[in-house]
This record gives sequence, structure tokens and C-alpha cells, in this order.
Amino acid sequence: MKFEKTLLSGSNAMLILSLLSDGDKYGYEMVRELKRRSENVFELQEGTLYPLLHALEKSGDVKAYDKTTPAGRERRYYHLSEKGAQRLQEKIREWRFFSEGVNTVLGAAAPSLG
Amino acid sequence: MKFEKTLLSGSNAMLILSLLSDGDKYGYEMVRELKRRSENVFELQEGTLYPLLHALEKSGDVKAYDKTTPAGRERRYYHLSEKGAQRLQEKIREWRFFSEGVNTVLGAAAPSLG
DNA sequence: CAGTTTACATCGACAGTCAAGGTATGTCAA
DNA sequence: TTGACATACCTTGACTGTCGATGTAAACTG
Repeated sequence: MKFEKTLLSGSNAMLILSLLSDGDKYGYEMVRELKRRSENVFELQEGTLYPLLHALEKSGDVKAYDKTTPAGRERRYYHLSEKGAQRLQEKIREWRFFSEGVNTVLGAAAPSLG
Repeated sequence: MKFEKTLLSGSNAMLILSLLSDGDKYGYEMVRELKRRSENVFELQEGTLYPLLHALEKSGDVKAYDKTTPAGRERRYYHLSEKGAQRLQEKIREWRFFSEGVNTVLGAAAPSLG
């Protein structure tokens, strides 16, 4: 099933931070992990992810460091900072507030929603 | 409480259609009604609403007609078409699918969400 | 009769996302 | 060893949705 990409707006940062709250990860890994965790609902594009990671790094929500695998492959890992963890909690609150608001409006018009 | 405006992206059309599923309404009315129904969570801007209504009219999801109040005030009412009603149902499905996806990802990282 | 509310509308700017493309290296099978 | 594919990072230009500001005009209110 597909849904409008625009629904995603603003939630990607939250989802990224959420992934990182479970342990340090590198970009490419996040794309797969997000897809896996959401049961294929979300397919984060790299063109969205990398600029987002850079922005999160700049704002201090994540810290980046490089690491090379035994095989010799370079990876850029991201670590959730204390600030980022707080930001995640705030975003989760916002999300719940927002989604409940939507459901309230929908429920008012169509009580059979469930 | 505030939340990122960008979270709204894509959901406004659904909310508008939802309002209209409850009966014909004019623009200005929708702004107040949405605010009321969502318990002040959503404050739809007129600069967002009117272009959106025009787009929905163009796509055939709503039909517009003019009506003058006894007081002499002109109003442009919008009526949800059959096509619009179907579109609303589709958008609601998308929304539920999307929000459940988000909650799944958040839940995986923070099981204490409940 | 001045100020506020109602009512519709447009404009320029901005943020988030995407598709497409670019670079480079490791893996694996023919 | 060559060619295809997966990994891994990144940038660019375009598009969409929203916002804030602003405009216009009529009706209500003190």
C-alpha cells in the first residue's frame, strides 16, 4: 500500500532519532532498518536521509564519527546525543498530540472509524 | 501545545474533505470548524485553505456554489462529491496505515510509549 | 462613522521530499 | 580478471504544501 509522500513531512527526523535511540547506526543501515521496522511502510530515500543527518549533526542532536569495517569499508556512524534524546521525546509528544487531533476530527465526521 | 507545521503536510486535504462529509460548508466556516473540532489543535490558514479548495474543485472532489445570506453576505459553499467521498475514504486508509507505521517504529525503539 | 469581524483571495518565500545522478569500494560468479 | 551487483556516501534541481503578509469589500458594533 502507498500513501502520499507529503504525509511524511516532518516525521522523518523523528523516525531517524528513534532509530538512533536504539544504538549508533550509519546512513545506509538506517534506510534498511527503517524499512524493516515499519514492515515496509517507509522507504526513506537517500536524498532525504543524508541532508537530514547533516542538519541533525549541525543542530547537535547527533554526533558523527567514522569507522572502518574489518573488510576495509568506510562508514559514518551517528550517535544520538543527550540533546537529541530530549528532542526525540519532544517530537514524540508532538506526534501523539497531532495524530490524536487528526483522529478527533475524523472521528467527529465518521464515528465508525474504529 | 505546538507541533511542527510540517507534520500537517498532506493531511489538510483529508481534514477538509472530512469536514465536508458532514455537510456543505464555506471556507471561512471551515477554518473555525476545524479549530473547534480538533479542540484548537489545528488552525488552518486561509492562505492554505483557499488554494486547497480550488485544487479540490478542479479535481472534482468538491463542487462549489454561491449563496447569499438573508443579510446579504456572499458565501461560496463547497459540497463533497461522490468522487470526493471515495477519495476521503482512501485518504483515511492511508492515514491509518501511515500513523500505525510511525507508531510501530516508535514502539520498536521505545516500548514504553503505550 | 470608525473599528472589528466576516469572507474570499493572491503572492513570495521557505521547508521537506524526491528522483536522478555522481563517486568509490567490496563481493562474487563466470 | 572482468563485469555485474551491493554497499556506502553525497549533491543537485524540481516540486509540493504551508505560511505570513497583504489586498479587497461588505456587514456588524459601539
